[in-house]
Amino acid sequence: MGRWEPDARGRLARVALELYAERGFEQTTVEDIAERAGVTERTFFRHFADKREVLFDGSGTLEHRLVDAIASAPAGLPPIEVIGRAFADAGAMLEERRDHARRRATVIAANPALQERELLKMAGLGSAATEALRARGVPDPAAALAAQAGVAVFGLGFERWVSGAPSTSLAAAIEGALVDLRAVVAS
Amino acid sequence: MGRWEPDARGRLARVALELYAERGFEQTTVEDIAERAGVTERTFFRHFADKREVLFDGSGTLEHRLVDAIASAPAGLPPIEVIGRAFADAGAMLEERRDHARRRATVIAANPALQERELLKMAGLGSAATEALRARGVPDPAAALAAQAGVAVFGLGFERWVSGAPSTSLAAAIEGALVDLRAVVAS
DNA sequence: TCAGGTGATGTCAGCAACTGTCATCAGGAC
DNA sequence: GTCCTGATGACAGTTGCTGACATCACCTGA
Repeated sequence: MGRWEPDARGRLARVALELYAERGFEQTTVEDIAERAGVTERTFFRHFADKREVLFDGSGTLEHRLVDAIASAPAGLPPIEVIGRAFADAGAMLEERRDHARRRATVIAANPALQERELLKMAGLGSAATEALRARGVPDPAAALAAQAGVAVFGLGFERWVSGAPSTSLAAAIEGALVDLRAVVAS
Repeated sequence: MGRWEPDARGRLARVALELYAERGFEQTTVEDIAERAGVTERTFFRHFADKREVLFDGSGTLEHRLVDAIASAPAGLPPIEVIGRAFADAGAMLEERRDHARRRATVIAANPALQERELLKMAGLGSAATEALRARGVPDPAAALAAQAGVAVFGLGFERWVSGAPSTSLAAAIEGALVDLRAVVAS
């Protein structure tokens, strides 16, 4: 243990979501967050690059899991299938935290600056997926297009999952969204 | 005419792209831009919401044209076809300014903060397209998925257009990208 | 056991993005 | 000619974010 309460980072992330939900993102200053978390503003910026990033701490883990799932998918599977399964698998990370995911999504939906960051993270997910597909030998532009289709399908699946009945799984919602995409693009 | 040089807005936009290209986005202050354009910093912020927005002045027009193209597409055309044609049509706006588009794309590619904004604009294009499709009677989730497919296809087409031979048209590149997407999703 | 290294934090000064407010001034309407 | 309007200037203030240096609990090795 350090000389202060442990897990300053975790506290900052929790407090930030709390305050963004209470007063809104713009009405919350970094000083507010730091104060409630019991640290200084400077410490906030040591843990998070900026005021938005504090809501996206788990995105690295998600990306890692996505890439792993793509790499370990059965050989010979069509790229779009690989992508569908990989996003469904990575999404399993969120299954147990549906409530947290919903609160977070609500905060993000309320602010364009946060939507920007989310879009950037999703694009990052897409780039990582593209690379992982290329590593499997999938040529361009199939790799990039399949990855982007995966991002879109993940987004739709996530929306349905957080706003739907608690019983349905995110994985199932993603697979369902892929079916819908096939229908639309094929027509 | 006002009491100052006319078209302060246009001058600011041109100068900003110039400086972002010369020194980079972060190394350019709003004061730099305002000074070279012959106005004050305050005037910059009267014309553009923030330092990034100055690069996205035409996005409203593009969105408008896209929506019009969707609304006026032949009845009975499958949504994905409507979208493909509409994005190709809207893209025609850029055809004559390929060089400008390339310079702009280079600047954006060099800075994550600008990429964020571009992603937000693209997402806005997607939302507008979704709405326009719904207005034609296309149900969900087909409307949203077709629109997002359009955004992806536009992005790939644009990339190929700016980096390819000057002879190929953006519209053709977009149509080509849609063909590729079909192949990937159908497999 | 203690000297020094290490990592996380505090403190403080400072820049630049952005906003609110009020003053200024050319041109058009009446 | 007076009033109104729209665009701009001037200026003060808040906040996000960074750099530089100090502090201090803990660990490590002699």
